[in-house]
Amino acid sequence: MTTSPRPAAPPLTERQEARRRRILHTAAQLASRGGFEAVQMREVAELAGVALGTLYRYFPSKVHLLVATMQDQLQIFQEQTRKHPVEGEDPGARVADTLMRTFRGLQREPKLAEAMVRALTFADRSVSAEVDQVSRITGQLILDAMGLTEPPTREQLAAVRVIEHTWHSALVTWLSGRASIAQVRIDLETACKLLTMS
Amino acid sequence: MTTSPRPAAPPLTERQEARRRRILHTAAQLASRGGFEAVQMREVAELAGVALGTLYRYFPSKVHLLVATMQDQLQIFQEQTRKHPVEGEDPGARVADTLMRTFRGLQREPKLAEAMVRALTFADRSVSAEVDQVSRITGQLILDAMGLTEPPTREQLAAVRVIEHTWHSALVTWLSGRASIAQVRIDLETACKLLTMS
DNA sequence: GGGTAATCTAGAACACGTTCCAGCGTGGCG
DNA sequence: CGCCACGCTGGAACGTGTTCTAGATTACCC
Repeated sequence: MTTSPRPAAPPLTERQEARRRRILHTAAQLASRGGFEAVQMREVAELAGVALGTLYRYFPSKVHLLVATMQDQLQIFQEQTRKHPVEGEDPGARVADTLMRTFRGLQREPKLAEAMVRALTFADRSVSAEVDQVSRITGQLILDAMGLTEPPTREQLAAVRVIEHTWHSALVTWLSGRASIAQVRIDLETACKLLTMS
Repeated sequence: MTTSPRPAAPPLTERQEARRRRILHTAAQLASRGGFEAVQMREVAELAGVALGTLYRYFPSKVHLLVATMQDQLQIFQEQTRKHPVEGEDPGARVADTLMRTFRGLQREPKLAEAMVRALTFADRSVSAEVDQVSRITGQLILDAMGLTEPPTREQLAAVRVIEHTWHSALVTWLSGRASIAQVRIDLETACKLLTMS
């Protein structure tokens, strides 16, 4: 385990960091315009000004690239939410509101959201570490919104998991046009009831 | 709306019905052996004894094909469950047990499950009708397990939705190796608490 | 049974994700 | 300064999902 498949990210030079950002930015831009299928590896490479091989050195697949994009976006949401937490008495309501706010953030760029979420759910085991990272950020977002003063109980953690499942699946359902935003809100609120009951 | 994109399925001849079954059977067989990526359209066509163009006439994409396979499998589970419903007093526990039984059914062919679920979550809007059908069967499975004597209340329906989200997302999480079966059970049981609380 | 429209077949062709390779540039070390 | 290791480049090449076409077969109606 000391030599894991992800060998503790050798530190990137400045130029490399810049390349990585350029690639991520390009991917997000293409995704915003045309969704998952519009993110074409050749085009990402060209617009980001790197060779195709280099793109694949940084992100070993299209799915890796888009999951990394999701990480990026989620982290931005998380920072914003930490700066401006939602108000309210009830923890369940705060969680639901926080997730709905994030949801509306994704809604602003629906094609981008589609691309990222498709990648996330299509990811196979080779991407599980990155997907897990996304899951961890989401869970933290929820825990932050709960505003706990002491470590969460076992029941609370269980509820958080179900809320996360609901969030994720509701997102997919909305993106495929099978549920309205109102319905997503209801689903999230329903799941959040688990918090006030445990 | 009278001439919808799916024009009320023109009745298939016997030969056509047989072809369809051969295709579905072949797809399931290949998926069982090697999962999503092992279901290759050329190979499905060849093994099922139809031309590639014909395969695409029956199922307009690989995702359509695998979602149809999922419909097939789910219906089989549903019939089995109706013949042998789970025992128990508590509706929530019955639902959780029923879903876990279905889960174990999928576990018996993990590669097949992977293929079907990947297709399901990767599906875009062009497959939403078929995905919706899968969702309807799953919801019915849950409602059956609840063993209602009168129509479900609004709260119960909301709970069913969250349970369905949880089921679906937990399945994805398990398939990508990020959650154990025990964890899936806990998540389902947590979600099912919503039933006994509404 | 004949005619016709729909369906099926074989196979080429195309698109895009992914892999691979040969050569160039660059940064660090003797 | 020369050299080496490594990353980057441009581009070819491959695999698989998907589309298309020309001709054979089938189903159905008179």
